[in-house]
Amino acid sequence: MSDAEQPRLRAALLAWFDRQGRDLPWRQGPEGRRDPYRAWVAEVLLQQTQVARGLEYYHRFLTAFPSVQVLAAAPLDDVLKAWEGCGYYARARNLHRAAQQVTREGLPRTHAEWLALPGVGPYTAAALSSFTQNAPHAVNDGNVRRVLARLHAEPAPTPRWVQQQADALLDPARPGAWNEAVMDLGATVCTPKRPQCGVCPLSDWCGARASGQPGNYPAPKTRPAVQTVQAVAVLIGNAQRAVLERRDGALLGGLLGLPAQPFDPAQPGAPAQALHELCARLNAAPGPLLGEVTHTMTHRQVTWQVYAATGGPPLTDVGSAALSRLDHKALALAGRRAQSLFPV
DNA sequence: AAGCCGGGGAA
DNA sequence: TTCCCAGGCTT
Repeated sequence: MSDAEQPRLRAALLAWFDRQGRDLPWRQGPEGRRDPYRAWVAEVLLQQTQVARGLEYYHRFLTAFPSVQVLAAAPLDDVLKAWEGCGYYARARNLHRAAQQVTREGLPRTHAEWLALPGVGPYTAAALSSFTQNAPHAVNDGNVRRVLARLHAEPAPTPRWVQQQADALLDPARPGAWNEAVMDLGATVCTPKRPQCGVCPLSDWCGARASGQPGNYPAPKTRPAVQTVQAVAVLIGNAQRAVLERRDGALLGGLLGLPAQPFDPAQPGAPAQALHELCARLNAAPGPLLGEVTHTMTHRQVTWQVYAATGGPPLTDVGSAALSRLDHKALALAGRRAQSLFPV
């Protein structure tokens, strides 16, 4: 759009936002002066997580950790338990570590100070500095990317392009409200499929709408194929108390889970050998096959053959441990009759 | 720049 | 099924 149109476009979106914007619990308080801790928790929870789901965890998390001091003093296991089921658990680990940093150095006062915290990247730093201090930093998230790609009929927006467009369009008079307005528009009107152009305050300026195929912008991202992974896991104990191990590394790192050992499905006898190696490591005795569980994540599909076993390390209370969905599925096999290898 | 990291909702 | 979600970190 022309520069002369920019004030009208901004006014149209902000008027829509003031009337139709979402009423969300982390938006309490004066515009641009939100409570930093609550806004921070919300932004981290909402990274790659839909608002409807973030709401549930926001209440759960703030009940458990009402202040940054309480969060910093809590054991990491308690933080992960509150995060259980929400995914991307590095967010919880980073938030906990950042809370301890904040109790020493104080809450961030600038965009750069937010950016210095672990788990706070370009999006979150722009969001928090604009929401808590009305700092003129434009957010760049999935909603912003889609809204701007459509406004300019750009089928393949690069991150750099999106940021430049967002910076140029940001309303310097109300940075926090502007950022929320663009995201609300993307989440409720300018949706990925079947955008509701009939009620969009920006439709007069929208190149994608003018094209007649607004849903074509931006083009879908190409995603890597889902990798399949197979492993044997052992269930020692029952659904209430079982042998659990701490997972390390990137995948589900920090969570507890059943001892497991991957194997190559192309190799004959690999499952039996994996079970043998796993039990030898645990000093446990293998029992019957309890069943098979499959769990699909964004980038991989994991299948476990779950065996009962006896012996091994001490049992852990399952209820107070943070586990992945996969481990909960495997634990649900406890108490069931061993599955026959030769079903009738 | 490209991979990796969870789990679930919408169409 | 496919695509996406108030992204960040690592390589």
